[in-house]
Amino acid sequence: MSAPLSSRLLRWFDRHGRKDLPWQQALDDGRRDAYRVWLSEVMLQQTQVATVIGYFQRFIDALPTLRDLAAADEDTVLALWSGLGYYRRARFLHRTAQICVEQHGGELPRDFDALRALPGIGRSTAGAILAQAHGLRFAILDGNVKRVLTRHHGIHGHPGESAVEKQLWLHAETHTPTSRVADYTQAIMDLGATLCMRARPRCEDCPLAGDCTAYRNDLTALLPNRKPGKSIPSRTTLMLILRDAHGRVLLERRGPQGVWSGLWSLPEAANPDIAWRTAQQHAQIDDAQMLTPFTHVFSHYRLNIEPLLFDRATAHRGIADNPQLRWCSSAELAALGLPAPVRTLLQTIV
DNA sequence: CAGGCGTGGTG
DNA sequence: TCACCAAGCCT
Repeated sequence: MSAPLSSRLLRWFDRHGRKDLPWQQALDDGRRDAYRVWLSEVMLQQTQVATVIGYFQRFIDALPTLRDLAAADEDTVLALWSGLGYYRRARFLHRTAQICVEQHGGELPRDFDALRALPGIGRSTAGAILAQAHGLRFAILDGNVKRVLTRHHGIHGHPGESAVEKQLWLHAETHTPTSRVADYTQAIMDLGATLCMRARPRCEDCPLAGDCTAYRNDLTALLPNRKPGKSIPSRTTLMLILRDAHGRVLLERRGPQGVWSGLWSLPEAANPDIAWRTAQQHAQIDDAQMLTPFTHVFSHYRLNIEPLLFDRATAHRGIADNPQLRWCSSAELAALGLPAPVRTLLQTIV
């Protein structure tokens, strides 16, 4: 009979785990700043470590405490998030910080249910915060853990299925030890990220290979089962670049629903007629130039973007009255949250 | 509960 | 080039 999974994992973690990630920095009492843990956990939702590190550093430099975040304006928060994607995370983060200031004395609650009730904090993120920051025994179940446990226990059916997920949570709870919970939580994620990867897992180096169902039955390539693929639709939009004589560009803030919610983007139109009409509402224009179209892919559809440049536009008076519209110099763009392809597009036309 | 919600890397 | 993937949560 081999040692418990958690013991083997922790022994492996002591030698090979990642202990110098920017959000792992310990406080004087050996624990971690819950604000940093929370921020990192939210950034890491559906996002890999390598992508997050730079964003995390910049965010912490700009807003070092939860109270700083709560007091910041939304543009600042979205600018710091710009390029990370899933922007609802940033808006929830901001709102949660404000709730913590108003209702929890400026700190994240240490109670699981209270934590979970906050916007953007689900079961796994709540568990991660309590385990990592306070050493409390709560399980997590992110993509890494799902992959490790699916293989270890030989669980078929894709992990999105509720029955499978239920089973995985049960295993996750069972394996979570009563001591060194923070390290264990980090260890199982590290194992998933560095050894038990989706493609070509390094089973020969894995401390859990001895009783891994997938390894023993040569099923690592099949587990976890893939989601049945679905083809995604295509959409097309015209993006209007109105540029004045000073090189400033007209931006429009997107609404609270849908993709890129709350971000500053370009005015859009479904066809050239509407594009012209829209452009004329905002400025006096003479000609339009079609720029090279390109495609931006989301998780659920692909967007064909056809940029239309209205150069030497002259803004109508009164535009400044609309808070959802603004003419921006290229320098000002840095302080705003822009969708990644829009930022790229605007940089290419300088 | 299925689908909305980003982006960059990879084979 | 393109389909798939990577530390989920909300409605």
